[in-house]
Amino acid sequence: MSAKSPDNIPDIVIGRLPLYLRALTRLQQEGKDVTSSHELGKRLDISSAQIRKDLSHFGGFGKQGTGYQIEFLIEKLQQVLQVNTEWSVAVVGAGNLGNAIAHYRGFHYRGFRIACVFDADPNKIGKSIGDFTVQSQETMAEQIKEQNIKIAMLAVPAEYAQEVADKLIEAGVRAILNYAPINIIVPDNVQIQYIDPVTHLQHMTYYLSQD
Amino acid sequence: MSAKSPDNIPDIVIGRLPLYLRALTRLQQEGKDVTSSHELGKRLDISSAQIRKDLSHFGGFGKQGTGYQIEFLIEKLQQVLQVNTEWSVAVVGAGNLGNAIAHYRGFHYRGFRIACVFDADPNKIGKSIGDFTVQSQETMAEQIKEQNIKIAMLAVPAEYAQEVADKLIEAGVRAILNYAPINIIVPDNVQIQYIDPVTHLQHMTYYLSQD
DNA sequence: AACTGTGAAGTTTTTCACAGCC
DNA sequence: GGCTGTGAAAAACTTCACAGTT
Repeated sequence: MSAKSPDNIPDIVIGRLPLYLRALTRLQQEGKDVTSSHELGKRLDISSAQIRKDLSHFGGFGKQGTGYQIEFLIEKLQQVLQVNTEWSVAVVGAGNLGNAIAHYRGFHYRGFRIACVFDADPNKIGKSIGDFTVQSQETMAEQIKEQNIKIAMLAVPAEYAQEVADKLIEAGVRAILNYAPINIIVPDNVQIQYIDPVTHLQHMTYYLSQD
Repeated sequence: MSAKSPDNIPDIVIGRLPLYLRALTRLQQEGKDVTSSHELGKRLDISSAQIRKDLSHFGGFGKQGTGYQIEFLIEKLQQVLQVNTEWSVAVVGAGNLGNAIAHYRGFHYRGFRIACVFDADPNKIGKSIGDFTVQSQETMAEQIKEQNIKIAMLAVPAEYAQEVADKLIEAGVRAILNYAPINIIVPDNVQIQYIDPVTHLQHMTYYLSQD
């Protein structure tokens, strides 16, 4: 699915780094300075060996006998993931979901900043959503090029997701987080990830015993 | 040989079934009656061999030379995932996110029904969100027991996620979809899944070239 | 004593390739 | 021709276990 990393680091490893980063930030907020693969693993329900192995792909970040300096490791992971600077993100779709995304305060300290919100519905254009004014999808390509936006969050109805994605990619977007419950097809040089709560719920119901 | 015992089927296989189900439903909406592992795989960017292997865990659902009857396969997957009947789901947290979840129309046809919405904030209790009236977290345990709710979606601030999860589990919830960007610890007999858009974004930025 | 980093071993997951069927 | 289902092979991933460092 995802393109191979330049250094042949498995994609599955890359996928865990954000979890490590999240847990480390939490540990830091709790006032800790140092942690270990064991402590992190316990929090994340991941084996300590796995964490050490994953981190070792990027260099020796820890100290034998001591563990990992949390601040240092956070910095390193941010560098690896390229979230040490802030990415501008476009939100497409100003319904209930787009609204929730645009209001969410959790992007900033993790490397992202909502830059603009678009919708196709003339009734929504010009309305305010949080700090943003909803803009027409007709000005979308222009805006994305001008602001050099590489990332978009897609919160439009499933039937429009593919065509809107095509437009975004044409305008220069290289990573799409798709909230519509539909698979979309993108070129190899474009990243795509999905968020669909129902797939998670259905995964869990497999293991539930009916009453 | 009919369906095998569910116990030794890899979790990673179970995780793909909802994706197959979603794509099949889409194909059906497009008017198709029959599909093949190849067609499905193309849509999902999964190899056809993988799809055949996954489905074969549950019995022979296809016909050689022909492919899979879409309607039949949907029915079978719904049975396997136990989403052929409707599960009641509690939403906890009535902020922007809880609001978007409560308004979302996409649960019904996929096996779920929002049954109630809770919040701890006295200012929100009694307010309407879509078809629901926000209820106090003090009546939550009671409601969950009464309505025999087994699934909850957690959309509260990270610092409350663990304690609210504990309460839910105590009241009988056995599956939690956690939207708070924090790992929570649950007993072995409770399912937990996470939705955190930032982890997906950070995963993708690894592969982006900075300009 | 506590911990990392890492080859080697072990396990899981994916792909291959083809018999059998439509 | 096209397709599934499946053992066998290959690849990917995780865990083990311990040398080496603080």
